[in-house]
Amino acid sequence: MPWRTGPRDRAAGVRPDPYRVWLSEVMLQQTTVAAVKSYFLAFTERWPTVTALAAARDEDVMAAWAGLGYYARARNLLKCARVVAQDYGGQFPQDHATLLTLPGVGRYTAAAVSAIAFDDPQVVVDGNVERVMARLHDEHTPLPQAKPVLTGYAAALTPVARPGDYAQAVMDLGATICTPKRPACGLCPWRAPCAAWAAGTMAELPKKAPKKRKPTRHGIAYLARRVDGAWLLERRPDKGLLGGMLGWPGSDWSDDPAEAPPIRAEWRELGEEARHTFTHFHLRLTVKTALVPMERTPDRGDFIEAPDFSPSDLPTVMRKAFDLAQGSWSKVR
DNA sequence: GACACGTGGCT
DNA sequence: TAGCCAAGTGT
Repeated sequence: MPWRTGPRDRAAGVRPDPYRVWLSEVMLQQTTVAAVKSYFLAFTERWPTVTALAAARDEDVMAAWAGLGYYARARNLLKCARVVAQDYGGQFPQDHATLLTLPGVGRYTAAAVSAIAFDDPQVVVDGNVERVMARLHDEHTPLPQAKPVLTGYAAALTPVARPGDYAQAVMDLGATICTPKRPACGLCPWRAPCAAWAAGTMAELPKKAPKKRKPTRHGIAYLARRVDGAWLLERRPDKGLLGGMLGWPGSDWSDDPAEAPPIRAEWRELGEEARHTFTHFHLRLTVKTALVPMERTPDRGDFIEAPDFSPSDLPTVMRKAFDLAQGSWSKVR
């Protein structure tokens, strides 16, 4: 993984760069390694230091984060970079309690940065560690109730020597061997002391509270293209779903959304809805398209010149609407 | 403690 | 296809 340093680096006395550790940990929050890799490389290439990131324009960072999800992370990432640049002289604070005060840095990330970047033996507990501890101790109390107990188990194992390597090793164990389904116990270095292995309960741990089912909401997205090729887009407010991201103007998302065209035009409805699932609801998005003349002024949103817009700047749900419209327009042609 | 907050891959 | 799941944080 591009954010890891190797044994040769450390033998030469090289410590991991706190900026890269922090950036990777924020990207990895609730997100898979496979999804993070290309984003991490793009960010570090474009903004090699926290000072460089702090100087970036908001819209550039949001566009670079587009597709990775949980966009509050990107807003907090920028806030945090600016705090580090302005209040800490561009150097990440090494103190765990101070790290915890930074925007977007919670218990997990503060502990991970402390251990990995600063060799400070803080207790790193993520979903992997919870699963490994639940199995190691055959803990049947469901999450999130079991969290304090599992954290206690993790604390008892955290070593003073090489806490960063230890934390990453346990997370790697959880990610590759002690997996949620069908754990590879035959390969596990901790099989002998594992209480769940002894009891045969490893596949059913950790227990979790049952999930609530997701309701389905509906919405309308309006994709207007000006005759010169410019696109009508809108910056979403910082708070709430997809906060700070670019999107197509649209209706609210509800049981029965009202029409909300952002500009006077002959709107054509596509035959297919864009479907997307968020954390807590399913969305079926009706897509309407229109071609509008040069002189007409939108009620909402702004026209962005074609060369200044890339669909990769959009959150995935908005890109799905775009993709559907592309298909329909090419069919007409 | 409960809930809001994305996305893509896997089963 | 639909549900589950991933290196969480903020409110």
